[in-house]
Amino acid sequence: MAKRQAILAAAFAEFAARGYAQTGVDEVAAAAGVAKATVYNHFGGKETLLREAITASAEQATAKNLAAVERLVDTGGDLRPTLEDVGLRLIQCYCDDDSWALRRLLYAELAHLPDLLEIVQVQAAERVQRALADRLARLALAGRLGITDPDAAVERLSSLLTGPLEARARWGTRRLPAKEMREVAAAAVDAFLRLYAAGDESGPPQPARSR
Amino acid sequence: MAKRQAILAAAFAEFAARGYAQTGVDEVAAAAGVAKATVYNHFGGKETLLREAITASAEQATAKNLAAVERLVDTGGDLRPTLEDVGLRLIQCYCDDDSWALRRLLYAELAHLPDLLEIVQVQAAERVQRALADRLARLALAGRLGITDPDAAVERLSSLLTGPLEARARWGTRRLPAKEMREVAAAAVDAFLRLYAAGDESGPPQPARSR
DNA sequence: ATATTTCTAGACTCAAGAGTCTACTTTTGA
DNA sequence: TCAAAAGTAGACTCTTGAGTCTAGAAATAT
Repeated sequence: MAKRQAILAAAFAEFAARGYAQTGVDEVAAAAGVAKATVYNHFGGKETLLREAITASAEQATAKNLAAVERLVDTGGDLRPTLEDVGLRLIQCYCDDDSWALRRLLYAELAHLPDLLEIVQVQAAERVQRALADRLARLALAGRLGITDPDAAVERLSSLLTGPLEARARWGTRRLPAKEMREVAAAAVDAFLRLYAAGDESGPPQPARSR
Repeated sequence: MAKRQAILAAAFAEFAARGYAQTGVDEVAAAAGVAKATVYNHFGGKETLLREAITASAEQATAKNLAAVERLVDTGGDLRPTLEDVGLRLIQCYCDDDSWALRRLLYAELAHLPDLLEIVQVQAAERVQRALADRLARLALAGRLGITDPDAAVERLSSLLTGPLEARARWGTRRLPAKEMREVAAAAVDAFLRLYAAGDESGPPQPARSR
């Protein structure tokens, strides 16, 4: 039923805007254009509502991220523009309002809903990381990148892409201009390509040494 | 008065453990070994209590971070071990239980307390970034690093250091083993040194190009 | 059409928790 | 030593909001 979707969407929006504890079920129902009893019919309680709203939102976010990663294909030409395009798209996903809201809710409610971490960590974050690692591995195998450990490379690339965003976007309270996103993507890809240039056998970053 | 400190410490601990909305002033008072009225005498209300608890915690965290940055001095020998030491200390700060709790509370309550962002962003994060940029600038001037834009270099170094931590520490629900912290520090410093090797004039990462 | 399910509006119960007040005790300081 | 200030226990008020219930109005199926 469409009501269910409306309730989930409204719940996510309201919880994101004012916080879980500060939002009444009445308000969610009103925002969804639905009676309070209907919410209870569908979800049984406020906590389940939050759980399902977060799960649904995480799935949407994951889908967008995976779509971005999918564009990382070897066109035969220079890798840089392709990587910048994918990087920019991943940054856009990360900076999406819903995405910030999702992270806020997750951080906030991690204490009472530890099982949500499982869902988001394994079903969302790790899946995207794996997909990206797969793509990088293919490029490495084709001799386009000097990568020996794709997982380490993904960790580096992700860090360079998303690391600057928290401060620049002021933890989601400031909307990043498109130009700034492009700069961050370009800078990250530039660093990444320096680190993993094709045929760079000067010592592809293993965990340095164990000493 | 020592009571004030006890209340602040208890408030931070309780809020961090169960969340702001889920924690009663009664509980904070009990945890601090103090009567509820005393809490109201000192802070006037629950919201002020949260505000001051977060501010105090942020100050402590900042002090620790600055102490770590202070160790970044030119000993004349190889830079790598010094950077790894500082990097590891910064990672330890980031992974501190209080530090995770602080980020959780901030994320969670950003919506109602937007002024807190100012405090934490400007007084804490930016101060540490600036201090680190200063140190890197000195090393660059001494010819030990090939840095032209210290702010960009700090952004890179911070990203490489802390980027991997969210996933690895499962958003603060998993305690990172010391060995893993050392690995992350070593990997980050290794990448950083590749990007900013002394005398590397092959094109110190400007924002790539604007096109 | 008509029977069954779902939805609606809104009144209602009940528990939790913020903040106040009072009467009493301890600490502090001159 | 003794008065002012600060702290304590705990009862008390009052608001808010979760969850329930009822009677009636759509929607859906047979």
